[in-house]
Amino acid sequence: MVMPQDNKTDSNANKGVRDRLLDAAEELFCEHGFEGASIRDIAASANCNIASVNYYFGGKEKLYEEVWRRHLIPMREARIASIENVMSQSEGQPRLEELLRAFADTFVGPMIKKSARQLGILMAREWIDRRLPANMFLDDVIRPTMTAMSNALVKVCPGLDESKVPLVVLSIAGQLVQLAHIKTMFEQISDSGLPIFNLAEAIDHIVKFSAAGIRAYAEDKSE
Amino acid sequence: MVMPQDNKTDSNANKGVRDRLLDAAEELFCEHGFEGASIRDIAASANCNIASVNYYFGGKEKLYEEVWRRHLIPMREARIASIENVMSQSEGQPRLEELLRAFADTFVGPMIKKSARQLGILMAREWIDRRLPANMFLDDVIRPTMTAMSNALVKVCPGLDESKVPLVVLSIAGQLVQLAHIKTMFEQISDSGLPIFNLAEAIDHIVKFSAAGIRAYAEDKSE
DNA sequence: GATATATTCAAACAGTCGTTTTAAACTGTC
DNA sequence: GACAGTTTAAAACGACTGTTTGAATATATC
Repeated sequence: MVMPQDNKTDSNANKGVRDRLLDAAEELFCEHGFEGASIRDIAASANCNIASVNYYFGGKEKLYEEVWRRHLIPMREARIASIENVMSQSEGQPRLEELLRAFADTFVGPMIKKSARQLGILMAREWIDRRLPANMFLDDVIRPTMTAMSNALVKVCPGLDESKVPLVVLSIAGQLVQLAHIKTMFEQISDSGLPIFNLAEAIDHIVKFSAAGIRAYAEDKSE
Repeated sequence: MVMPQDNKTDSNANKGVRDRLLDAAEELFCEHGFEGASIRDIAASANCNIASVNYYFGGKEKLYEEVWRRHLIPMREARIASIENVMSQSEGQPRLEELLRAFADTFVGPMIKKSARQLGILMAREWIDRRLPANMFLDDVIRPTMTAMSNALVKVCPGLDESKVPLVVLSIAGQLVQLAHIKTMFEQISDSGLPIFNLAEAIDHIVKFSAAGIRAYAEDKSE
């Protein structure tokens, strides 16, 4: 007769094996990659048997997919909600900078915030080493975010050609991803000799830089 | 009595085992990552014995480092030369757009040109999964390129605060890296449903976008 | 308490991994 | 041809991989 361990207060121990496995897998997949993280390490980190991975998920690959499924929809919802939130302020006509900052915050948040940074690195890995169904990312996150951002941008920035939006989003996202990479790099190398790196300042820069870049297109229209 | 196989015309076969190993390793490390590419596959692809890797390089890790050593210095030289080349034109006062385009071309070249694209993907992998000595990249490529670009930028764009240059370079490099990623993604997924992607147009965009972003700082100075 | 289901466990499976070993073959020199 | 040094070859090493097995244990239902 054993309690289903719901009387402990430890945040990990009172979860079921399935959830502990997902948490451990996320951490280790993030740190060492899909091939670098072994089932034995994951099971050990989750305090359960090796066979549990196959029992609950049916294999390492399925486990990896489940790790992602937990995050994809919340990710999309957070981004879209953040965009819609800004658009509902300032009587539906917020400044371009406000929209950009909102996008930057939700985009770079999961990449930098200690709690969710794993997800960002995991994303960078998946970006290079595609192991998910090819269009899971595209369908569940990228495309919906893109259209929401597209609508918002043309509304906030009249004169901006809608066909230019994908390139603009590429520019913004590229800067933010690079920012996350650089930040983790600076944390690994302490004495880089490069100027010290301030996150808030960097985001301020990206917002300002991008706003100017976008307005370069909007002004084109008038000529 | 065997000829040292210098009478063949095949570009691979007339190289020595060491060079064939480096070529094969570069291709497979790029495609499957450091852990994903096995010594057996590399040796098979180079048409030589497994033990040759240890004989010539002393281990898999050393082989990986040698793959990089072939490229780091040429990479740096190409970037710096490209910058200096632009700066020597137009009587030492080229337009900002010219400088940006030159930087974009040499930066994105190794990421997209069929012949050298491997290097770009390999770079993205190394960026996430650091296996090289921590500051090899920083010392041999990033820092020298950064200072060259910094000098060029302040010369071409008077009024630009030198302290802002690292952030500006982050913005440009971020856009270019993202461009390379997106491009490889579009090649993997044929029917993405997203607008079709034109490389030249994308680079034009990045140059224009970034020029506007930079000028936003230069104009700040006057207020 | 007996039964059926759900979960855990240690052990073993068949592969692959990077590396080492040992012998063979080649190369150039005398 | 005999010798040295260099390079290749096949086989084996131990360690690790993801997965499967079958028995043991826990949980729930009657």
